Amino acid sequence: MSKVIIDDVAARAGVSIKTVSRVMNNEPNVSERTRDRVLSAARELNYRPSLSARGLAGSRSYLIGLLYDNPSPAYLAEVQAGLLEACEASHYSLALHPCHHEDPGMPAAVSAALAQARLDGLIITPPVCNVPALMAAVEERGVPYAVISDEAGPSGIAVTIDESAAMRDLTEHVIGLGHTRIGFIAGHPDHKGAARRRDGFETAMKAHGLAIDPAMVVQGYFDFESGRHGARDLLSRTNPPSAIIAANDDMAAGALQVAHDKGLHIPTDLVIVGFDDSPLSRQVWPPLTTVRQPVADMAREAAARVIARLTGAAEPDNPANLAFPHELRLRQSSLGDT
Amino acid sequence: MSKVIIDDVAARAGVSIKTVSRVMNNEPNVSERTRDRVLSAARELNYRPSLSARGLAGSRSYLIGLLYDNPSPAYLAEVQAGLLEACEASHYSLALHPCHHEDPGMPAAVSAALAQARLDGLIITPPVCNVPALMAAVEERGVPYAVISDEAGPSGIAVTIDESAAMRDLTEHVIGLGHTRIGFIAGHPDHKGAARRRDGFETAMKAHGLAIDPAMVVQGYFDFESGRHGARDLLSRTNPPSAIIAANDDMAAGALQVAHDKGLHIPTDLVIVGFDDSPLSRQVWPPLTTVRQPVADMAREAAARVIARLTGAAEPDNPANLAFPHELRLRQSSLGDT
DNA sequence: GCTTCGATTGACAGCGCTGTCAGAAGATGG
DNA sequence: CCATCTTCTGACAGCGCTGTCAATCGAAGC
Repeated sequence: MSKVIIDDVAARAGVSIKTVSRVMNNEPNVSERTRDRVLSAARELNYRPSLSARGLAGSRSYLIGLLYDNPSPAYLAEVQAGLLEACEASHYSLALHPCHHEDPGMPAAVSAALAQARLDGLIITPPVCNVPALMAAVEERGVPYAVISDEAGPSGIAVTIDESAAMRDLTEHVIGLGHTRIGFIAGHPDHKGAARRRDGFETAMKAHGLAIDPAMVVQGYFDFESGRHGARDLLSRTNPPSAIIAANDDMAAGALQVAHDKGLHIPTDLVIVGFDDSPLSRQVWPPLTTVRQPVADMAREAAARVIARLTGAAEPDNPANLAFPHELRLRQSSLGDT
Repeated sequence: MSKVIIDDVAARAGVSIKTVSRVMNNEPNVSERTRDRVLSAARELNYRPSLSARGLAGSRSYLIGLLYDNPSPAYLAEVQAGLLEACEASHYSLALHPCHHEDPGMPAAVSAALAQARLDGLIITPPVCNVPALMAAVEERGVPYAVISDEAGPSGIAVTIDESAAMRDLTEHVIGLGHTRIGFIAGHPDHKGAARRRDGFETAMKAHGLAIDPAMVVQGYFDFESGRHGARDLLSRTNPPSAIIAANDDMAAGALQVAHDKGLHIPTDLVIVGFDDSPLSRQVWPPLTTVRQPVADMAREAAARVIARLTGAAEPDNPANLAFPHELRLRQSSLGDT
């Protein structure tokens, strides 16, 4: 039981190893009876094909790479969970490739790693997928890939939510509460999603006839600390906002902390809302109104699509760009106790 | 540049492929001159040995597996970061293996996966490393492994902090603040660490002549929601505590939320402290006093030790069980504004 | 009944690398 | 200078699997 190889299965099923191989790879032209015999032999022996041998002999490595640059742990965990689900379903494995998106040598390094590990596919999260040089390198290598973003290269798959629309909805919720002076803490300038969210905010403001005061928009970097800075800036203005929209939950939590320090009561003195529906948004006090994006689902779908492309499965009708629904999560940071 | 194999390097360096192999594996008995020639040839060609071929030909797969059961995202991310550092330094890769520690079939499944992927080593986090059947299976397979816990099997490596001492320190800090009626929200009963922390709490209480009122100790499960439940229970007692110690930060954050809902001011009405120094502990309000354990360092060391064992490097003198230092992080949830 | 063709199966040659072992090249000593 | 080690290097045989291609089988067609 410790080291079952294909020959054992072949012997037990009374067929050649090639036939076992066919069955294990779901190849056509195997009679139903043979297939069953092989499958039960494999099951009884608890046989699992060796990934190394498969990788070496075939062209495939059965490895999907995840390219990321220290996003928030919660986001990373959710992405991984989604990817792993899809991978396990198809007997693929996931290889982690953290990297630094600002490092100019990164695309080359990734390219080399791709060659070494013979990764079959790649999943790329923001902000890495917003680095043109990297995307060019990936395209050039011809590896099937998906980005968790709204724009892939010509051969890529993109899964995303409509971040602009989501932020528009969120902003309209705040506007609907009666606020007119609304502060905005923008996301990391290297993330395309951050720009989309900002667009959504501005669109909603304009649609409701509200001017966008430049003093009410501050630069953030998607991390907690930048949320604190942003909120301190906004609240120290001569005419501070009555509501703050942060481009993600971490920054909103930072804003919340600053507000508490200043003795402001949320949401009566100040409304604060975030974006992402991260665990943090539920764990701070008061819980943050935010927008949920189904990250795990998106990741699962991204991996599934890439794997489908790999296995030559028929491409679904849907376009390569597919959008997932977002959902407003109204909580006490905008609504008060209920 | 896309597919450099060992023969190319051998040709360029004017040696046999075996010699290239020796150099790539840092084997002894290669002259300095030859080694240099091979190394520069490899560098110029941007050669990376194929993992599949290495895995197939040699006994090694250059893969370290991480066995975990949905711990908090922050913990997972930190562990992964530490492991990846060690792996990259030695050209190993990390394979993720989430599992369910209560699933009776899990040990067998892991054993099978071990055989399939030919994992060279294993890193196991709590609570998976507290499942005897699993640990028995791992021991039986003879794979070098490390647990991030204080107790490994005969052949394993254990890296940990002294959780009991850490909780003792934390408890003494709270006692030192003048509290005598202290509530405790215990951790998940399947985690050995949870028991250690509880021991530490009780030891400190006894050492200071404080009785442990059973009504002041509630069961938690290390998650936010159980922290809420626990705190609600504790605070609804006829004689509620003036301080709550949670066995981790997530639960402390839950307790904090309940306290806020009840209108209690932290820390004047109630002191709340956590454990782990997770990002969350800094992001709630007020920030939580907690205990830092250097998870990333521990993980890195765990992986480094396992890899050292794999490469036959001399075992360091230190025992297989090695303890890292912990550190009290005093913040406003116990100290108030300063 | 015998040919024909598609469906099914197997023999065989690697994939790129490492382990083994024998051979070549230096180093050492008398 | 030659014998004796030691150090270094290379030839060769797989590792477990898949791709190719040829062989076999069975059913349909004449």
